[in-house]
Amino acid sequence: MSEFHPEPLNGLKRTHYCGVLRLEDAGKDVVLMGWVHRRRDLGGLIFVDLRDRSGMTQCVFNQAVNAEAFEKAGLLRNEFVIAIEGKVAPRAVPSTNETLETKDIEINVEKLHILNPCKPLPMNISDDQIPDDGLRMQYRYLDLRKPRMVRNIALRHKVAKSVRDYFDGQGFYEIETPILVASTPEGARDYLVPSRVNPGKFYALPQSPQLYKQMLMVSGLDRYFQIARCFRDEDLRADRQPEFTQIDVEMSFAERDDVLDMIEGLIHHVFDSTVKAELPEKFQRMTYADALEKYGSDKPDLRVDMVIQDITDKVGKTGFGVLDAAIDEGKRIKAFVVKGQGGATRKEQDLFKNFGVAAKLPGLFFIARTQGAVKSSLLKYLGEEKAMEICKATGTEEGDLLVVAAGESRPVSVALGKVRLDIANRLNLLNPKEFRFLWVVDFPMYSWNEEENRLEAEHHPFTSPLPSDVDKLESAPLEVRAAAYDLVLNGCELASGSVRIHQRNMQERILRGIGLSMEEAEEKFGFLMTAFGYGAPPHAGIALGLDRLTAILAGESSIREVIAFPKNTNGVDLMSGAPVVVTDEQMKLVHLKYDL
RNA sequence: GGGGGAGUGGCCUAGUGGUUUAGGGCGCUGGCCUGUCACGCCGGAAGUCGCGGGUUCAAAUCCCGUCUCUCCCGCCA
Repeated sequence: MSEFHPEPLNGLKRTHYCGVLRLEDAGKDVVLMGWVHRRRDLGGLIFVDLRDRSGMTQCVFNQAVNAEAFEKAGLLRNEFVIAIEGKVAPRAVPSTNETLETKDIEINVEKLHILNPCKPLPMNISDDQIPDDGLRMQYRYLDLRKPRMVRNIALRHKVAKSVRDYFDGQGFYEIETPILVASTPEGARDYLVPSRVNPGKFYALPQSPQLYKQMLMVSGLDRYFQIARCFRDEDLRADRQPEFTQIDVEMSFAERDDVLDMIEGLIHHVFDSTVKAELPEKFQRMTYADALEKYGSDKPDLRVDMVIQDITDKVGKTGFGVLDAAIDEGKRIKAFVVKGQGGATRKEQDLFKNFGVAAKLPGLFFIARTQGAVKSSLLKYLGEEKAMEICKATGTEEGDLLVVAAGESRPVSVALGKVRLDIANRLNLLNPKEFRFLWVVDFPMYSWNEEENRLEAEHHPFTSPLPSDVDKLESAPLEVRAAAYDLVLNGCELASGSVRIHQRNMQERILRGIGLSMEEAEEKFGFLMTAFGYGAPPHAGIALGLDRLTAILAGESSIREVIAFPKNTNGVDLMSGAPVVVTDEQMKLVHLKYDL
């Protein structure tokens, strides 16, 4: 590499990005700067695909036309950083690369500047190979050069920009909240930050700006949003990072539907400025209870129909032990229709059965409607007539397959919900280009925590119960519904929010409900309740996962593909090595000792 | 904390009925080539198969352990 004497820019100015030149630019003198994506050396003629974040342009070095530039071009290798001066020309020979946006032109290079050479790379940039994730993370700056990653990062920018534009237009203020906050007892594990000037005391990194944004409502700032980094010290997944980004929103003098309307507008705005998919004006709404009953999930994927139906009464007594037991013991028999699978082979049915086994169903049965006939292992118990009645009642038409299972009502729905998705996946029914939004509303207020033997807030303890259920808060807390709502997209939880509590006595009741003593409630959330005493407006809000939203828009299955510098499954940044051991001196400064 | 998958020159991989000079592509390198666009052609260097141990006449291949990456369950108000 020592034979190269990289040239300084020396006042040279770029005139265009590489991906923007078109036929109408022919004849222009241009200066392009970027990376050598590929070079094709034909002997007396060298082609270089010059790449920057915008795309690529073919640069031509012709020995007969410009010997000096040609000689220099012979030195070029992958990922050299160069600047070229030249003239845009229509392609002398039509490009065979139809996907290249600049395919109609090329640059006849008059002068080549080698700004920086490049050593042989630890991964290839210019092909479709996907290296091991560890290697991609270690050399993330190289990974990010790939057109796919540039696209994803640019898309993320567009989404964020469109979010800001939208909320600005709706009168929201973007307000930053602290990163160094107080640790809270509820929820995920906090990342802790020791304080040098407060020996023995710690900040926590926020799991969400929840309390601060509520305080902003008490302040009268009325409408707040923030693209906020949040931190949770929990185990990772493909769609979970220790730090992630939320679009955090709060509105004063607002009820549930005000928030839903506002977010529907946001989603339309974001989609219009990115993927241009057609979305319904209003998103479908479904109660939590319905979602679980009909889809076996609180985040149903509505890209496939296959609604779970209760057929207990239609089946009745059959003499078949498994099904009769369901009726005798007050359990339920449920089923859903798979269109066009009446002719599924035995092998295929066995595969579906395995989905049932994986979902821990004791048994999964099929009723298949073929031409004029009904086929089922249940036929000897049901009889053909009743089987046909069940088919008609469930909408199982000729050529369809009815999938049947029995058990406790909620668990059998949940299990069938899993089978439903497995079958849909197996049959390739989930179109990644289709966007099915759904609001799930009326979540339960509490759920029972077996380990700690107490109630815990299903959403969070600042969520308001539905006014109609308030009188059951103490007598039947598990029946109380909350004014909480989720936005679900294709079976993925995209946003979660609620109408908040804004009155001190209600906040006390809920905190007591989750097992906090008055002292603990006062210690942890006293400032909140104090604030509620000084004229807190009714308010409601929501938070959307920016990483997930962007990943879905980009068609990526992992949020790591839309985060510039993500961490691996152990929470390690393989590029910088974080987290790292610190010196004893640093430990002493923050008054800490190891106990490993 | 638990379960599954993977680890072969710098990169992507073939090869696990046990014995191969461990094969190919990209990249690197020497040479030829004036219209390529995943350019082509001829030649070359580079791997002992994540690491450690075991079984065997013989291990990339089988067994045990371990490390790393990854997916899932738990967990994620």
